[in-house]
Parts: sequence; structure tokens; C-alpha cells
Amino acid sequence: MDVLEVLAEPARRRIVDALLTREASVSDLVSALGMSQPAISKHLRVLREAGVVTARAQAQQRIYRLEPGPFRELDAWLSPYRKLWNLHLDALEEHLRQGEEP
Amino acid sequence: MDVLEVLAEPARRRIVDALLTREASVSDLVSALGMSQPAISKHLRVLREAGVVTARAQAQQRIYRLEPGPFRELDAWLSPYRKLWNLHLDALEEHLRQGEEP
DNA sequence: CGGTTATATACCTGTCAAGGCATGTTACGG
DNA sequence: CCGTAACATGCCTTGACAGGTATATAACCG
Repeated sequence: MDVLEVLAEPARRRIVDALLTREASVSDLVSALGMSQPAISKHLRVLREAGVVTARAQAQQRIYRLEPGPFRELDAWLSPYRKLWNLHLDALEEHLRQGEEP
Repeated sequence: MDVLEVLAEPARRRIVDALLTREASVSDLVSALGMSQPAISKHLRVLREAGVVTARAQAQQRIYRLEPGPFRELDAWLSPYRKLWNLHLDALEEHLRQGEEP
């Protein structure tokens, strides 16, 4: 899953977090995150190519917004692992104690 | 969130995926993933320090098992973003109901 | 004990990506 | 047009990290 690698980067998670409440221009994010503008733009490019964000032009500004798709993908990837915290508490320990898995 | 960075690595995701169905020893994973044993051990170390897996000793073997905690964390981190695909559907619905095209 | 199996660690190397600076690009404003 | 504002891109350096080989450690077997 590519989304995981994209969101692994801390700066990118801060951007995504900032975009959660409202969409923002590049300079908004620059002043919000205290990073250089090229750095922000590069991260936005990565996020854009992964489909995490989309941009629309408004005057000379580019307004970036979150897209739900990749987060749904991540949710879907996580899905099989949810059985872990159902299984874990009661069943697994007894299961191991009886040892019935060849 | 540290878990994201740990699970961003493809080889580590393959390990985690292999451990989803059943626990496994190091050599099991070596033959399953076709990587060198030291490489597997290093990934397991990273996963262990992140709390994604735990190991128990059985003879000379170390049996590795998934732990639910980090996956719950990931699920919790993802939670605020779930509103995205609710908002998306709401906006779409209203947009369809108004049926406007400039 | 000595040898063997199973895993961990040390060390080295190549790769890749993040971040800074400088510069290109594009759309407005006068 | 020309200058400027808002972003994007190119180039460069540096640091982290993955993977391999060689070696240490630990438990088991004879």
C-alpha cells in the first residue's frame, strides 16, 4: 500500500492534519508548519500523486483539499487486523494453551 | 505515530501479513519471504520495539506473534479522517438534489 | 564438553529521500 | 508590457536505513 509510505513522513502527517479542519493554500501551510515553501510544495506533490490531496487554482493560489479515497484504502488494509483485538483478550490465550494449530 | 513509519516498509508489511494467519519462527519467515535471516531479524527487531510483535522462546527458536495494540493505535489515528467519506457523501447527495450546473 | 541449530549483532556499502537555496513558471495588477 | 505574488522545480548535500556478509550468542544433542 502506497498510502502508508506517503503518510509515514511526519511532515506530511502534519500537513494532512492541518487539512483535516479546512482546506488551505500553500502559503497557509508554510506559515502553519514553519517550513520552507519548497519543502511544503514537494510534500504536497507527493501527497497529490498519491491521491491524498487535490488542488484547485484560485487566482495565483493553489487551494489544497483532502480526498477520502486513500484513507478508505488504509481503512481497508487495516481491516483484516481488526480481528486481532477481538481474538486477543479471551480466545487466544486458551487457544495457545490447548495447542491445536499444526 | 510511530506505527505508520514502521509499517511503511514493504518487507515489514509482508512479515506482518504472514503473521496474520499464524505465528511463526524466524526461519519460517526467512523461507516465507525469501530474504536473508539477518534482514528478517532486523525487521523483527524494529517491529518488536514498536510493539507490533512479541516473541517467546521455544527451544532455540523464537516464535513471533502479532500484538493488537499498534493496530488499534492506527485505527484511532485514522478515526478523525473517517468523517471525510461521510462529508463526501453528504456533499454529493446535496449536490445531486439541487442538480445545478453552471 | 564439542558440535550443531537458531537467532541476534557488527560492520560495511549503496540507495534514496528530505530539506535548503536558487531559479523557472504562471497568473494578476498597474 | 512589466513587475510581482504564489508555487513549482532543479540541483546539491546530508543523514537514515535496508540488505548483505561475517561473526557473536544461546540453547540443544551426542
